[in-house]
Amino acid sequence: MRSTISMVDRTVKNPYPVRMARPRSFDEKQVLNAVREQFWDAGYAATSLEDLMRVSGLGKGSLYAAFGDKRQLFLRALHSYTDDSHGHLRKALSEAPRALDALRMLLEAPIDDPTGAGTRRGCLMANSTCELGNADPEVLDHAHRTYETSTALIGDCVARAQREGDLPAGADPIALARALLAAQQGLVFMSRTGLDTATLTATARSLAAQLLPDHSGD
Amino acid sequence: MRSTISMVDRTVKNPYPVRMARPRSFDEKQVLNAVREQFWDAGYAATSLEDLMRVSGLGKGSLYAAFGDKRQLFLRALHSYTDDSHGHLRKALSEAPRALDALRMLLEAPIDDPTGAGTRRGCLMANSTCELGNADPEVLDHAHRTYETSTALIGDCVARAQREGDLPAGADPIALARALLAAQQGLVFMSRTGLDTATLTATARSLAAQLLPDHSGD
DNA sequence: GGAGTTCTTGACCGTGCGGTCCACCATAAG
DNA sequence: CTTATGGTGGACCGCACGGTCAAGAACTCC
Repeated sequence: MRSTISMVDRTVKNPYPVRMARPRSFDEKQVLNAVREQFWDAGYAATSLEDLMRVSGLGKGSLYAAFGDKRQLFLRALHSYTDDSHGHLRKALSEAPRALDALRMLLEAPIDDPTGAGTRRGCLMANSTCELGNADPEVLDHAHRTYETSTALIGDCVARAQREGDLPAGADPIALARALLAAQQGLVFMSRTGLDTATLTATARSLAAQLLPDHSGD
Repeated sequence: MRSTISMVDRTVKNPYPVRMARPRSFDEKQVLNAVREQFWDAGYAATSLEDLMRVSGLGKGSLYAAFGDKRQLFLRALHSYTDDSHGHLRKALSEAPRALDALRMLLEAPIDDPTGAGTRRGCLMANSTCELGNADPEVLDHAHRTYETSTALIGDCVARAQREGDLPAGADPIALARALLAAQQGLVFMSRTGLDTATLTATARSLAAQLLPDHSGD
């Protein structure tokens, strides 16, 4: 029942790839990216395992062995999405020469066409919340924490803009951050309905102008 | 092959309920309401025919005979939703003593708990767009037209507020309407993530204050 | 090379789905 | 009452889905 001869100490000497054997023929990150795109395009329910196999190039067995069932795979993809989003957000907010510019970009950037498809398919996190929020508490909870993190990041940037004299110093940074986030989500959503880019851009500028009034002259 | 004796002229004399026979045992409107609630709670894909039978109290045959397949039933429910929404919007915007109050309510009202559940389940039109927008052009198109109508209604109200001296006269009513609609959608969406009501209300007030500055003193 | 282990492939399974159909019912007209 | 007609309910169907499994391939270590 206990140690059947060998297969024992190996975990001690080389715990991670216990014995190695056949290596994986795929890159987990790439698979996760492909799967994420698929979920993003079609949503959770409308994505079948066959779709996931197609876009990942893996068989069912490999997918299940590596990620568990469909839901877990989806959650992994969702987490990778929010992680990346926060990475980009952090970068954009910190690298901008002036914090105010970064905040304005927050509203206008989603309109631009980075990959050609633009924001026509919206935000994966938002889509997932809409589709699964009522049914899957874990998705809802993740959404909640994600938006809290975003709020904090934006709040920091607002505070910086205040220190740089570009925004009124009196306002609560977090409150403004929430307003900006709501405005951005609203814009991304309206883009989903097929509103033309010009109108969308104009609306973004209008919101930016009213939520982020130029204060540099003070 | 042609006229088998009777069954002929009846359509001429009484074309609508041709022969009447057994009348329907359900009210189409009530069924549509029940079905709409179900789709609203669970989304399109996550709602099974069994769910629809349960909430409507009808058998499959009756549902299919009356509404066609699941998708058509959904579209009917969606249209009834947007029709009602526009009705409420029209009423709220026209009945308010001052247009500015109505516009503020636009942002703050969704937070209040009208039915107890509040906006935790969001807006059916928005949810549907997120879930089906990429796959069903008809849903997308309906979303587009719906938001255009909403924009027009809100734009009218903005114009009225301008005439009443509560908003700066120079601004484009439609542009402000779009900004307000985006802000509202963003708020409703953030409410879906489980943000507490107090924070939500504060954000709504903050947005209202910045997008609808008090101009009555001018 | 042999042994051991993991990864891969794809056939297979049970289930629950959307959708169809038909026997039965309730009603209106004659 | 009889007859025609549309409504009703549920049995039934085929299918595609998510998920399992076993046999073989690929690799490391000895």
